[in-house]
Amino acid sequence: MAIQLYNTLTKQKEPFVPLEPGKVRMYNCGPTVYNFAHVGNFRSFLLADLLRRYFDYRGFDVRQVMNITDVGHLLADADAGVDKVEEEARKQKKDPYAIVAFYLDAFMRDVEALNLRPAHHYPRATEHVPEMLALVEKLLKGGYAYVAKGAVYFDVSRFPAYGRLSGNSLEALKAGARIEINPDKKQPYDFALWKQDPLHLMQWDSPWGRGFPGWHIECSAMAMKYLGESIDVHTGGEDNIFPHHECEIAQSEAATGRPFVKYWVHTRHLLVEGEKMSKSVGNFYTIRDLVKMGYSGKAIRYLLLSTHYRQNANLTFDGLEAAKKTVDRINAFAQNLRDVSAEKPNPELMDTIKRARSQFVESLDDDLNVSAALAAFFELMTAVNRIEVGREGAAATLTFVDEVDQVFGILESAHVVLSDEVERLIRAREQARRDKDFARADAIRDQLKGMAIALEDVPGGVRWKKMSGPGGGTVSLR
RNA sequence: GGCGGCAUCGCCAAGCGGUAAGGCAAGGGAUUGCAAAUCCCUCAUCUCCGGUUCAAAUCCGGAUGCCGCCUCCA
Repeated sequence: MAIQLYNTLTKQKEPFVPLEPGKVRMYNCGPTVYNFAHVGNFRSFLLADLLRRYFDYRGFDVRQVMNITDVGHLLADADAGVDKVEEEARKQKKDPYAIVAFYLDAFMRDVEALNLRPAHHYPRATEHVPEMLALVEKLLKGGYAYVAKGAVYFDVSRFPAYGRLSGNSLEALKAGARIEINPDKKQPYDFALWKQDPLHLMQWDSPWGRGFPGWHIECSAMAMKYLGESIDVHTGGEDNIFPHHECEIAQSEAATGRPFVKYWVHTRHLLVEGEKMSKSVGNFYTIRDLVKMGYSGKAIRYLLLSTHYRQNANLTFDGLEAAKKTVDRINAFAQNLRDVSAEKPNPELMDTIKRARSQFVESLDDDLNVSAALAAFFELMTAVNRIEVGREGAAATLTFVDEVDQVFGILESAHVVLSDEVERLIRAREQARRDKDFARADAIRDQLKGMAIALEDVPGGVRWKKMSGPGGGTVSLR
């Protein structure tokens, strides 16, 4: 049974057949580093990560590239265009490259906080201008683009398949046009490959004068440089379908004469408390905002991942609370298994695990049906908790737990060191319990709870857990 | 105006023609010095109105509500 993915290009689920057997070449539309990426951005990056992890899990040799847009884009094709990076740079009176460096660093920290597997390359637009220029020249040579007043435009009329990805036709685009008239263009929907604007701070030399690249060209140039002329999977948010990805296809295929992307995978948008996220509504959150409020990266990750990627997701604080508890529960489950030492045969357990595993894989194979996959895992958890597992059974279960975590990435590290203070308190409470001084024992337990350490009395000792939060972990002590 | 998507328990969320998975929350019970963790039990007929079918949350038509794209947005 092969993996099935919904392909925006064909508007249906298709079996995933890579261009080269056993290998996956994947390109993800990454962040524009003129500001902090917000949770909505990360929903898209999380889908990319989920795909990456699942391909890894299923044994593919994956090559993943995520671009870093550090050039910014034009406001419009009009000369009054404002580059976002530059706007922010002017505001902060800093060098645009310093702004970019700052937010790129912030992005990489968020990537780490959310436990994303690092892509193999994070190419930056500013470092690939020569590749973009080469691509533009190729398009000009092929008659797919034209020069007008120092700018280069892609001639959409030369690429009949334009509109196939987004479901637009040129006629429909004309009919519903909200396009500003630019007299330099042959057609209003022709798009810029190279632009000029003396006001821009970031400029490069080109055969058509000093200027800067159009928005779409960077992805084509970088995808082809790192992954080749045809790639397997290209991801992005649904808002990128048109015009960005539509234009990427046109540029790339016009230049190479080959299909650019086999599977286009798009994430639907994330709402916050049922509303579109926006700064004016005040429901605009970055990852660090949520972490500051006490939600761990794993909890945020779980919540964002638990809604199917082609469904509008809703980020709520109720949801974050629930996610936090669920992640804690899964971690506790794993930890309890690590503690098992008794010898006890569990003849039926192996079968149960086997069934859970096949349901897990079958669900994810079906266009990443995360909810169904998780349901299989939760049912296994209950089944295991119901019986007394021995060492062997625990080990087999942990192997599966580890597989689940390879895909979901929500397990905390098993190694957390207690402070001397906490260890002292735990011992003091144990003594109080032995002395039947329960008032004192309970007081210490409350005190530890305030320090995010939860205690569980188990036969023969006490077990402690770090409650989830920034850097939370789960460990036990007997 | 053009194109597209969604509507399932208090909250989150599967299901894609054969009689409603799972998580969180809630209630009852077991266990516990008390807790916690864990286990057992309880907890929806799928926005509305028509239609197709032996059979519909699932297909068709309509209504209502919400969301996205139409050249800076994941």
